[in-house]
Amino acid sequence: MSTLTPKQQEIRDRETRILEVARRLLDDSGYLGLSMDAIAAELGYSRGTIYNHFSCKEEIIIAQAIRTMNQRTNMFRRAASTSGRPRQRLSAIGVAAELFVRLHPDHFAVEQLIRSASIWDKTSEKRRRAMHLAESQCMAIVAGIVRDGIAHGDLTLPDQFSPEDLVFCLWSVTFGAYSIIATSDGLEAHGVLDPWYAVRLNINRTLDGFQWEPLSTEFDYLAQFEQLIHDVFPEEQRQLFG
Amino acid sequence: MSTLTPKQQEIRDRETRILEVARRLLDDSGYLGLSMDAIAAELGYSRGTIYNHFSCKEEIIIAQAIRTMNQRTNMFRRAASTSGRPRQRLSAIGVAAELFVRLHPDHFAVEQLIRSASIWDKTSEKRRRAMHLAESQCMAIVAGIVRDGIAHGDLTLPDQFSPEDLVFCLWSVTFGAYSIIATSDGLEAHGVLDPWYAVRLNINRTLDGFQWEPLSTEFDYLAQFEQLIHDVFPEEQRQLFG
Amino acid sequence: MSTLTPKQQEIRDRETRILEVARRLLDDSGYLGLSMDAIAAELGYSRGTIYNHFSCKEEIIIAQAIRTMNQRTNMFRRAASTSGRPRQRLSAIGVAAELFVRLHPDHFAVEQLIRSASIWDKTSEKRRRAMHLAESQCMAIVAGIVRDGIAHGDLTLPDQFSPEDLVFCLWSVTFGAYSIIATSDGLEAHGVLDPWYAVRLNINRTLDGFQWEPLSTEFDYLAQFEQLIHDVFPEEQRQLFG
Amino acid sequence: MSTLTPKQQEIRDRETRILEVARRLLDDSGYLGLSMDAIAAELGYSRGTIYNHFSCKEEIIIAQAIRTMNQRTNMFRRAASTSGRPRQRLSAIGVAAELFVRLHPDHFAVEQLIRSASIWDKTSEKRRRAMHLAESQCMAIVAGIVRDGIAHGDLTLPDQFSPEDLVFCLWSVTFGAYSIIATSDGLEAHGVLDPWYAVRLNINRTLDGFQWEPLSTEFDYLAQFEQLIHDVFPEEQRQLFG
DNA sequence: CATGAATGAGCCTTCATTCAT
DNA sequence: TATGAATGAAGGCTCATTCAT
Repeated sequence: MSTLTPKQQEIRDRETRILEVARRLLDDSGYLGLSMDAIAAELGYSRGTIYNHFSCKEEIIIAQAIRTMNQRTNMFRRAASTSGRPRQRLSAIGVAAELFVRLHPDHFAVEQLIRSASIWDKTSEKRRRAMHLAESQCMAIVAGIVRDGIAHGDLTLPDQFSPEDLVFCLWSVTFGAYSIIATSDGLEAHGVLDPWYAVRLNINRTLDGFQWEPLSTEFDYLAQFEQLIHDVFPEEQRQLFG
Repeated sequence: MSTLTPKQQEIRDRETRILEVARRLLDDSGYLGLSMDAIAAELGYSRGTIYNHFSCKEEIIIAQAIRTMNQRTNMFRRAASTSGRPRQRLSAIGVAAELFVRLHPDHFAVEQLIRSASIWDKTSEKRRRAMHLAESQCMAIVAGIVRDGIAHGDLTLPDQFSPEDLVFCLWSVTFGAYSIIATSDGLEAHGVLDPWYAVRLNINRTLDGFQWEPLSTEFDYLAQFEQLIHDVFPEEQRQLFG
Repeated sequence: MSTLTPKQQEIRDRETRILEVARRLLDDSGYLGLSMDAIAAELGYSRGTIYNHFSCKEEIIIAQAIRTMNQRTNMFRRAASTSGRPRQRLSAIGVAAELFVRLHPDHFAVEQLIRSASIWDKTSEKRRRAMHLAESQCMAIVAGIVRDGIAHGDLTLPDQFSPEDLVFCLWSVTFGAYSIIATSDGLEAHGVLDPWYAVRLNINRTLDGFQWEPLSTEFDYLAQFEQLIHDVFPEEQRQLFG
Repeated sequence: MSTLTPKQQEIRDRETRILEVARRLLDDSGYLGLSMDAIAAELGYSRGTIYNHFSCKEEIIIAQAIRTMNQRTNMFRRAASTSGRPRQRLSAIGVAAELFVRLHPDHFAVEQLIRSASIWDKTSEKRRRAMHLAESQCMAIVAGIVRDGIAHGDLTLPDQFSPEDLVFCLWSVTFGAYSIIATSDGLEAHGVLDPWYAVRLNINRTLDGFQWEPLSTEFDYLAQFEQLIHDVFPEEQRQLFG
């Protein structure tokens, strides 16, 4: 049932290629560097052909964002399926999150852009739902691990504080850190030694603050961090660090 | 001596008004909604008049960002000058940070924008220095409180972790949280109960994780939070919550 | 093999039409009267269409100048291929030169314009080479005739004076005369009877001064002049004198 | 009667200064570099003040052109008042002409510009007459020398060829040569050895062609040329050759 | 379907000129 | 008279989108 005619396959392939080029252009030269012309030229297609796949520029941008979000979900899924106690698996998610923001520096700038009325309004309802779904899946994975931690008796959350609240906070610090790194040239000049290391350490102390066991005094999460990059995300590591 | 002629005063006033309008346009419709035409029309002035104040569009954007950053610094300064033990004063900074990001939802989108080469390059060196300074001042205030905590014996930082590293992490979570809130409509639908509350609680647990005394089990920072909004930032509270 | 599709032909045609309109606008109202808007409006095309042919205003101006220079070269070539002794063929070139400057009154104003840095710098290297080539070809034709004269024993040049030096002088007087005619309305009021006739006579006396045989006392170059206009440049004559 | 109040003197001085600045701007950066703003800034006056002297930009340009033309007339007058036989005095005029075009490379580009409808039409009748007069005076001086030559029996002009016709031709070659030099970078590349020398030699041969005595075989005009630069136009020589 | 020429709204910027102070 | 802020027409150019071939 899911077999595609060669023609349909070709169309789907091209769509993928369009989104990949769109992402590269966004990463390289920001939103202003993304033009239909540039996409078409890069792919060797004509402007009109692009419009046969996407009805307007905004649709491309959003489809690309969704694609990127799904990649993030995949990374999170891989991290979640590692073995170990829940907090150790959460740490693996931290690895995934860090790698993701480093691989897609402008992803959130694009997400912010998308929400601005002028773009969001041009989008189809279908696309908007797809985006919401992509977000949910990702959060559900992490929240599942938090719930595992509670179920194992490793963690007790405060009142008025859901597993999703914790996920949100962890995600916030990771994303926020990257955004600041991306926008403030010369964090070192401000006295920050190694922002990436700082965030990792900070997250561990946070989880310690929540009394999630094993505490960082009992298990060396930072050492595990390096190991996971290597073991679970070899491809991403290669892309980032050569 | 520093008295201005009425004319000069009017000019200075207009400069402020231009930046305010620029901010509103940026907030409303993003970078693409900010055009010299729109600013002029909004203010009832002609295009040329705007150019008598700012030599190009980019200068306006950056001047506006600096203005906003200085407002942040002022809020931080007010927070830092409250009484209490260092961690309590840091908590006041947290109040300032939260209020700031809520008051200026698009500020960081603008900051990200500014760093893109195409804009940054059109700016005068003077403006660039002003921006760097604005950032430094803000961070210095917070780092000062961290150092106070260390000096009081309330806090000991891990090796390889500077006061600025801590400031950076706290700032990351605050900024990141807001960015996510701004881009994900319907966090509640994802299961996040109250993101703002979650961040506050999260920060407290983080500082507990660093063993910064008094711990949140010894002092009710969340109650203090509400109090500070009311006492130190009445004006901002009014703007935000009516 | 070199056949063009109708579409391509149309495009090429339009390119020609753009340059023609550009020339008319330059003639009518000078450089300041030449605007992309005006060209588009005149042709009934949109701004964007013009930019599909020429990447900027300057390219149009230069392309137009090259086109005109090539017309000059063609006229010179036709003149050079007349029969007769070298000085008689040079006289034919004089005819061509006079007709050319009368047909293209503002050509040199445009050339002067082009050299001003602000325009020259925006041009592609390719275009610049094309222009240099167009100049060279023209001068080479005339210098060839001078060399023929020397080879025939009709002419001996002074020391330190190349065939090109002579070409340069002849060209100077022709071009200079036209420029003055164009800028001084009412030369007659100053006592100049017929500037065109004066230049022709002057050139003949100059060549007499160089002892280029047959001298103007031996051959009636001025009578030949009228004849050549009629015989070699009937089309140009029609354009100029109806 | 011609005494001016100090106030009037000041006004006249300023007008002169405005025209001088206008000329420098024209020479330096062409017509497009001449803006009311630039003039005002250069002089330290305000825009409005400039308008108290000249009703529009075009009036400045034309007034400047007239001023330059009068300088030419002065140079010609000095040349004409040297001693010697008429052709020798004409040679002195040639010196003046060459020095003038070298001192004011863009003068004729400006003159051509002025004639274009868009500028000429904005000019007062008075100004137009002043311009015509300036031209006449200059030509009259040279024509006077030609008439002297005829009166001395040194020269006989052909039929249908007035003294003014000769003046016109001589002026044409001088001006034309300079224009070409100014517009064709790399005349040497085209094979022209020394355009200035070529023109001088060319003019002598032309006058020989007219049998104006003493012929260049009888008197070394080129040697006299160098002498005259030094003796009659020391100031101009200094400006040009340092 | 693919193409790419054509469109035209819209942007940033310049600058001659005016006029209130 | 001098000033210089304000004006607004005009220009060059970009780019998403359409549509005839």
